[in-house]
Amino acid sequence: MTELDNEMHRESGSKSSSGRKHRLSAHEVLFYEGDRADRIYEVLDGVMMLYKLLPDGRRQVVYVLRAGDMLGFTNHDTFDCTAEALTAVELQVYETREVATSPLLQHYVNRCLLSQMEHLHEHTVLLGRKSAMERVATFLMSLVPDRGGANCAGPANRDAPDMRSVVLSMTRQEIADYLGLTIETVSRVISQLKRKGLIKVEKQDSIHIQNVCGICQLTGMH
Amino acid sequence: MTELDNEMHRESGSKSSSGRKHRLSAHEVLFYEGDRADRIYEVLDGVMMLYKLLPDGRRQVVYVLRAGDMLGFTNHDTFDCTAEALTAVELQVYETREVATSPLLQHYVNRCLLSQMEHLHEHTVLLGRKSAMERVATFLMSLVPDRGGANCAGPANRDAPDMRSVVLSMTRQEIADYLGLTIETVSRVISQLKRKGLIKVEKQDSIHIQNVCGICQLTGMH
DNA sequence: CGGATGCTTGAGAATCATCAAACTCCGTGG
DNA sequence: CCACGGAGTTTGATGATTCTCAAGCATCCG
Repeated sequence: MTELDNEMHRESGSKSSSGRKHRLSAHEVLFYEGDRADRIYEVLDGVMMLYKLLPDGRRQVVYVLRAGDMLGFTNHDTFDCTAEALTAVELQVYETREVATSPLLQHYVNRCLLSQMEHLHEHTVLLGRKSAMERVATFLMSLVPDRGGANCAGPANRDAPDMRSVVLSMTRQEIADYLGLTIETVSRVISQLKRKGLIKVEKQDSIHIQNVCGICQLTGMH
Repeated sequence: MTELDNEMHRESGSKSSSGRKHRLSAHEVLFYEGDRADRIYEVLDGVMMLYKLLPDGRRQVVYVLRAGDMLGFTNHDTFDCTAEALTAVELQVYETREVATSPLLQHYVNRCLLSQMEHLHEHTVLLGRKSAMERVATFLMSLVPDRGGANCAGPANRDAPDMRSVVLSMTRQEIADYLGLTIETVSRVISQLKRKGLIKVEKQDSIHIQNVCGICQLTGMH
């Protein structure tokens, strides 16, 4: 069941979406920058990224999409970014005209747009003003639900250690291209955090944060 | 007449907007990050910026708004950025409920959102991957209409010099905070461009580009 | 078990930031 | 109209951070 279905039930009980689904395996491209845009998509499961390339090959990942996020909307008739799966992904497909005729769908798309805009503003601050350490710390905190934001829940209780395992779902290169750094810098910062005892690298793709508050203090937002 | 009025006439000929206007003088703040959000605004004349601050005072300008741009939409009930006038500004004010009940207004807001999103993607590439020179060149090109984009008009004709005067409407500090640089770096890059004979600084606020194509070549997009 | 991909570490270089000082522009008031 | 003052800008010297290049290492998967 899609997030939109959930919302439909909550808000009006109207019928479910048409049900066209699409699957991608890891690192498969959904669409390329410049492709004709005729559908929008909702991520049901898995992780995707939007990125842009400069002619000399430099890449910037502009957005990371998770379950509930939508992608594919555009002002023009072509996509302004390339969309690629980071993991295996399941998508809900919506036709453009389907969106135009459903006020409910339109409303949900709008909410997604506003939420993406807000996140892009935050990421702009990260890219424009934060140090490498602050960028990586912010990235790690973004993977811990209910922590680090405006309404941070704080440590669970004062005695229990403030730990949490997070799955990156991205290679070092993808993280670097997301944070505006090089792969070496990302690696060095992670090693620093290891040496400080703030994290443990469980697998390349999975990090155990030993002290969530400690990482949060490094984000530049406190 | 607002851009929205224009669109209304083009698309449906419906009645003009309610007509509540608001004026700001240069460097006046329209709203602060965290303020309760109950209206949205359209810039009719002048230039504004949205910015965010880190607790230690670092500032990042996340968007520059010009005539036709809208601001003030949010997912929550508070603004995620501060909005400040860069020049004297005239605004059209819309109540939130006004937007909710007007499909036409909603449609226009949506177009603005999508256009802002696209621009934020471009700016993300600038902040994440471009050199200081490329950032300043990109900034200058953004002030030259019909040039540098996907459908660049090219030099007017092959014999005439490819020149153009642009008004910055921003101090060096504001430009630096927009481009993720320091004021000194912005100044040094401008001096380099002067020495190369690509630009002349007419007033602090006004630059004569001697060779638009030459600047465009420095944006990293060619 | 072995190969390949991805990750880490080191040394050196480049870019940009910082600190400090001098200069220019611009509006004000004499 | 010109002198003055202050804000904003430019320039220089130095330093920190991050990038680049290169090599070695770990991890993952067949």
